[in-house]
Amino acid sequence: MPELPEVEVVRRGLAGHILGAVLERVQVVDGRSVRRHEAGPVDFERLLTGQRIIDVARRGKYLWLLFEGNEEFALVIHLGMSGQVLLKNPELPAEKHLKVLIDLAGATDESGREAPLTLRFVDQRIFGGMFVSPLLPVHNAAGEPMPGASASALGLPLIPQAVAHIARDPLDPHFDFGQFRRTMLGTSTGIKKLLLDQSAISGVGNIYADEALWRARLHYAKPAKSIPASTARELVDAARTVMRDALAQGGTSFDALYVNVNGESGYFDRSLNAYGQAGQPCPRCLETGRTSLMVREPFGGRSSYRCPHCQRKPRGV
DNA sequence: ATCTACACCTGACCGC
DNA sequence: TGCGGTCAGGTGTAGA
Repeated sequence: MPELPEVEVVRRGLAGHILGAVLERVQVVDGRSVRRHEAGPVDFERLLTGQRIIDVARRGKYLWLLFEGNEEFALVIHLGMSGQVLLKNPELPAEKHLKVLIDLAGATDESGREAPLTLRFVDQRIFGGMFVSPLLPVHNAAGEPMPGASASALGLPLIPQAVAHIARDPLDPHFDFGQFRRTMLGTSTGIKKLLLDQSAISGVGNIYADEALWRARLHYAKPAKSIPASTARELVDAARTVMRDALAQGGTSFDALYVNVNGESGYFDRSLNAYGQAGQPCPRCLETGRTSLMVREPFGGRSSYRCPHCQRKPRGV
């Protein structure tokens, strides 16, 4: 479940069921899914067993669990390309790609009643993972505490070390457009690459980058510094809007790989205008009576989709 | 500092 | 049926 809307669907699903629950038993089924936990699977299990969940936080595509009375560390989760976090009855059989199994005490089921539940990290490709990361106070460039991160009991905002390099995402109330704009002006790179750079703006992946660029009528290779401020604003607004709309529809899923904590798919794929639409007419051009067919082009080892008419290639690239 | 290339994986699909 | 190639919502790191 890769990009921001899909990760936020998971975050909300977890927050609705596991706040106050205790990690009774933690079992690493496949050590490769905790490879970013350098002290190893046994240490991972030992640190987490007995912790009580008090919050489920997210920045960009990173999720983390915070624990009661614990300002030392958080459990960080990244879904990578194929990760799922499922909440299931303990009786149900193990999934084919089950990687980490956590028994929860005090979680609540669909009807809001307390029920035994397992939290299951399932990951086909193992690009995602779970790991414990130390919590650090958040500072801005001036060394002042930043608002908006998880507040500790001492009032200091804290963030997992592993997430500290990730920029705020466009759905974050503290997202700083001015900072992103300065990054745009300070680089010679193309705009799509910058959109995918999680340290510049987070949560945007290949789908929502293409959707935002389509909405802002920008070619992926347009140099970021050549984009006028008003268009930059439209682009960020487009990214925010498309991700908010996708979230409202449960995210984008083309197959059973991208599901919420109950294993259900979202249906924003029906609303995509650009991503995966090669050979389809551009919906915007169609409104003006023009038929321009969307194209797929190689981009950084993957694919980019655009309308050849309203997202023209800039001169000299 | 800033770029690409590659590594990390499984599975679906296509042409032969 | 099988084999090799291609492709897939991502990120961290090692080299140039």
